[in-house]
Amino acid sequence: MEVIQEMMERLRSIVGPESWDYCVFWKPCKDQRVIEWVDCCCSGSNVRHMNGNGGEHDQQLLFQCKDVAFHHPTTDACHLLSLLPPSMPFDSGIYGQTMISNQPRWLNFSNSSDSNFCEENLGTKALIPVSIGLVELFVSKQIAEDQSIVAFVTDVFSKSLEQHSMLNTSNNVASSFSVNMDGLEDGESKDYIAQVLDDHKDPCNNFQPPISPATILENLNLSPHNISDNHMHPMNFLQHFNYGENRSAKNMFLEGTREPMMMNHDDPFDPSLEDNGGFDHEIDMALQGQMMSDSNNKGHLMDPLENNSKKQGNDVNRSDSVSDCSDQNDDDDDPKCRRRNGKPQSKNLIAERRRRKKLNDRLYTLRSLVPKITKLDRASILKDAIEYVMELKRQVEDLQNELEENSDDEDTTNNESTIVEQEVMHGNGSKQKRRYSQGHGMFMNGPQPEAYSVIGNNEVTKHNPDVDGASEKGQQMEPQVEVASLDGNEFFVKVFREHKPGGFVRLMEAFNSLGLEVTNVNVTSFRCLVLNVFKVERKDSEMVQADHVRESLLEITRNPSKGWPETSTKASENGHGMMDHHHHNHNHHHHSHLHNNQPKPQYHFNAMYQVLN
Amino acid sequence: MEVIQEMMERLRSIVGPESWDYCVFWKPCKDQRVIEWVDCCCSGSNVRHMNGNGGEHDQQLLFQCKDVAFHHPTTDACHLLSLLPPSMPFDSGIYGQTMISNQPRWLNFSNSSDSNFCEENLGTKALIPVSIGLVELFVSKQIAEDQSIVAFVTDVFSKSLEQHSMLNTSNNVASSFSVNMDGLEDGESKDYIAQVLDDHKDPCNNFQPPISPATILENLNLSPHNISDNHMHPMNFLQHFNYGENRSAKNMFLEGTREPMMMNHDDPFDPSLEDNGGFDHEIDMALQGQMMSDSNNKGHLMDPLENNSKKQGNDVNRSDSVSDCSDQNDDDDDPKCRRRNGKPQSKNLIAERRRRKKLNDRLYTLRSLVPKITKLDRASILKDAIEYVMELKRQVEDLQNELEENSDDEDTTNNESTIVEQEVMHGNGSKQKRRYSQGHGMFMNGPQPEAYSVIGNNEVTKHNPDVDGASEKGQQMEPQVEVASLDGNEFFVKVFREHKPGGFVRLMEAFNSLGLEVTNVNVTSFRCLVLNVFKVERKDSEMVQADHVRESLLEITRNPSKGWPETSTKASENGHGMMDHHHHNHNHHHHSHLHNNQPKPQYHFNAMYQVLN
DNA sequence: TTCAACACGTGAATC
DNA sequence: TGATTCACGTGTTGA
Repeated sequence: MEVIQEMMERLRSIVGPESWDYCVFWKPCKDQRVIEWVDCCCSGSNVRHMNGNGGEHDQQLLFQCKDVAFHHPTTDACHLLSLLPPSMPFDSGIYGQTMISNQPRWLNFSNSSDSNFCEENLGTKALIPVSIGLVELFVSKQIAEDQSIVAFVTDVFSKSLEQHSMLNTSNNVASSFSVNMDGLEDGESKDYIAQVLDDHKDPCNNFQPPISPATILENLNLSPHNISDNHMHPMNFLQHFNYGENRSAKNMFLEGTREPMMMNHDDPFDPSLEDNGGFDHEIDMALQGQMMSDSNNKGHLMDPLENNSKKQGNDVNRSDSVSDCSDQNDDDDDPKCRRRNGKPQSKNLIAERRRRKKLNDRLYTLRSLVPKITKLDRASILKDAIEYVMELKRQVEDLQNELEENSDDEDTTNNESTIVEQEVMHGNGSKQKRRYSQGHGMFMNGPQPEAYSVIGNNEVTKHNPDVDGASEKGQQMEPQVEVASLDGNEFFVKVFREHKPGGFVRLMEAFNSLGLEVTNVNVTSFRCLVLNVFKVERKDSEMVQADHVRESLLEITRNPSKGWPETSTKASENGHGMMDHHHHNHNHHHHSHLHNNQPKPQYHFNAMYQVLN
Repeated sequence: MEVIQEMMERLRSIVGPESWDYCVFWKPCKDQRVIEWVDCCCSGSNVRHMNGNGGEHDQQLLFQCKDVAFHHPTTDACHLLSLLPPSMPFDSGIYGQTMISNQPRWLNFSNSSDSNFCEENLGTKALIPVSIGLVELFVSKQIAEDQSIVAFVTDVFSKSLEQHSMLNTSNNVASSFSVNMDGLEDGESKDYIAQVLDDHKDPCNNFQPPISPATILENLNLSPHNISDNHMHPMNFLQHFNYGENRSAKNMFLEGTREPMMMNHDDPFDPSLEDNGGFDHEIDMALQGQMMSDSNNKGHLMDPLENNSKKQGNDVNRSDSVSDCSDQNDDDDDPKCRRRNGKPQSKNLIAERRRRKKLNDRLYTLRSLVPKITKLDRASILKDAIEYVMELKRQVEDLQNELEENSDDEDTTNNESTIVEQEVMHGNGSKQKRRYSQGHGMFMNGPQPEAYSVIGNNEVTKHNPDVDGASEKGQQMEPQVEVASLDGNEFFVKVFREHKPGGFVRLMEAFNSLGLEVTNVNVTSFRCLVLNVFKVERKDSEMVQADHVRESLLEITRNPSKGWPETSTKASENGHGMMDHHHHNHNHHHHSHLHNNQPKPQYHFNAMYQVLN
């Protein structure tokens, strides 16, 4: 982990009193479920917009800043830092999303729009996915998007990673490449870190000086603490560069920012955008022309720089026009220079570059999705992906089986059968059966050991009806149901009944099936007698007769084996069907009765049901 | 499907009285779950080793052979054919495995070793994966591995597919490339069909005559009904070829057999085997020398054959040594001919070919795993794979959540809180957490994905309490609890709270742990706010202070991660004890605090709880 | 030195 | 016809 610390030390240059408040490096956990706080650096500066309760300074002596590597006075930044959790779920939240999308996020938390963020976070937060995790930057003021920061951060990580050759030693860390989904549709490439790491090895990038781009950035006064209050255009930095004189810096910059943050292609850099992958394509074109003139001037510099350039090539794709003429020593018949005859070959060349890039990006994206990565070469990426897909398929199947069993058990004990089985046609066409059992829970009580059997073909009957012994007392009362119509839409329903398992749930379902929403329920019990008072409301425009409601509920309470009257077949058939298709293939054997239309099957029911949790 | 029939007609040449008994083409179903019987051809011959019950001939008039295209007397082969199921599961069995592995299998069923196969299958079965399915050959005698059969079958299919250009018209069929898992570990390439199909397009394969290799095979008396009783060495066919005169046949053969069946590298063809992918490498090498001499003789033939060779190139990889000198018109500085200077370049070339092949194979294998294939190009393969992986991940997560929810709901009803969380280490090392809630937790309900962690050693705590979004509405209300003491034994308790999953249950538990019996409960909800009015009664003689009750409930509602203050052990024990006899068998990780003894722990609690069923 | 892996440019094919 | 895709051979790394 010392490489992380080193990176953090490098990143320390961008935290400070006039810069970012803190910088945190998060790492996805091995199981991909949480991301963990790994390291941080703290500015040690006072935070301006701290609208807290004013007691922070009291705690200066109480807690130690998480940034232990750098001794500094405890400030609000330290406090904010301490508020960050040690880990957070990967699947939810902006952190995980950022890591998944592999797109840097620039979050401006103002008072207006950050309802879901606590006001302590007022300010600007930059989440920058890097190859092995996520870098979080925060400053308590509003800062406009600054892609040079992104470039810097990503570059620091890629450089450090390269120098430590972590890619070859630690698969676990290297495997957590971030994900690029947005780049799938368009031909854009996002995983520039991998690209950078790849391109480092390119030998043709002859004009890269051996100093690190970060150094260049700082030398060029592009240090990230240039973040100021003026909202810089993201491409502003580009104008700082002299293309003809410092190609490496330019290439570095382009490499770092070529992946547009938030995909803002509307920069004035080049108006001739293509629909697809146009951004780097245009840069390609721009550089192409640039290189062509440069090659005339600097082609002779190739040889002396050739040795040094090996580790510094930041973006060979952008600069290989240079290498075009750089390795032209042999003859001019070389097809690379044939572009002088025209552009057909050159077009093809560029298109091929684009294609390769796209393929690489997707390959890396794919790799980023696979948790276990054995090796980093292409073949292994594919192999791991294949295995992972198989594994995932297996898991899905297992889980479906398990779920089915679970539901079956539930049905058996539940004697209550509102189960919605629905086909979900997912985006990729894989049919997926999900079963939402919605009568569950809460309402089924425990020990009813599989006392059900199928009689006839759709009748589920209970064999030992006395579960709690209440009905043995000879009560055997006739249920009483009263329905009072308050107005056209509301009813008071009183049900006085003998307690039977599942009776309450059946009542709820009956209401549901009658198009009635339960807004209030009162449950009173004495011995085995139960009084339920419901206040129900008609959900929709269908007319519901009060006596119809009463009849239905009476039938329900009288006859525990049935569902509500007119839909009893559904219920019992359900019970039967569940046991029937226990281990069948998922995608087949869909029971048609499960697709019967039942008005809004679960929403209102669940509303009340959830309240009872 | 007429292309299938055509292929089957071609394959008919290898079934017959002295050859294979039958040939069946299986096709994977679209959902990748089963493989289906598609077509067959039957030898119509009597099977020799039929050790059946002797009644087969009685059925000659009863059933029609599945091979309806060819009128023939019903024989044992027809009978065997009829015994094949119309479909079989893809995931299990040798058929699916073969299709997955994309390795031809040669199964010799003798009396000794085929315990898992019925004795009717005594004989030899060859399973040959082809691009769009699997070809099964069977003969009721022991036949040694014959790779020419494999070559023939695969070639028939690739040829027919190519001629019908199925790859471009029917994505579904073409997408069902078989899977090569075994080839993942070694650097070998198995999906030679794709390779063949690819190589067909290669223009450099100049020496391929326009006749199909199958024709060549037959002309050379290499028809697969050469299978005889003598155990031929798989390489015997090779000796029939005259390398210098009929390269195409040789190449075809090598193409078909280059992927070693069963990876038997121990043939005497070339002892200099490499560890990995050495087989085709060695063939490469062998052909290399062959081609080099040939190129001197036949280099001039290149031009006239160039047009015809495009569709006939069976293995350009093997013959491109020819093409090396075939396109040497321009200059001898061409690096392909630089191998005359030595073999470093040639080695690289071959290795590169191998690498490409491996990559392609895996790419196709990956594609074969993805159900929805948009396009057939590489980028789309990757894109589809990426989307599919994401989809699968999502599915797995959903299913797990659902399962958890299911269990939790069950728990809610069951009032027992033994949660078993176990790490399942799957095959590929991806850790998968599954939670088997078996007694079920009362205390955790609703969708709370992975929000639990063990504190201390037996306390289950919830980390992110607001999951269902109820608390995101900005309500964040402080719960209000009022306790009114009616007389010495009865209380009215009003709890106005924000709905949180499990809140109601916790309240019930709190009452229980306080020694209070709930005799009446009213639940009213509006939006995410819940009003509970309880009428509770003191169960026993212990004195309960009203403010104590209030404090406890406040704490409960305020802090959903906690149990009730001082009596958490009691209540949770209740939950456990109630279901104790129910699912006794699978409670492993009972938390120790659940086993405390408490006098009459649950009866009153259960009364109210059961009423809600 | 060898070898595997890779990016690259190129010709060809396909649409 | 122009765009796109592909296989191929090559040079160049690092191991």
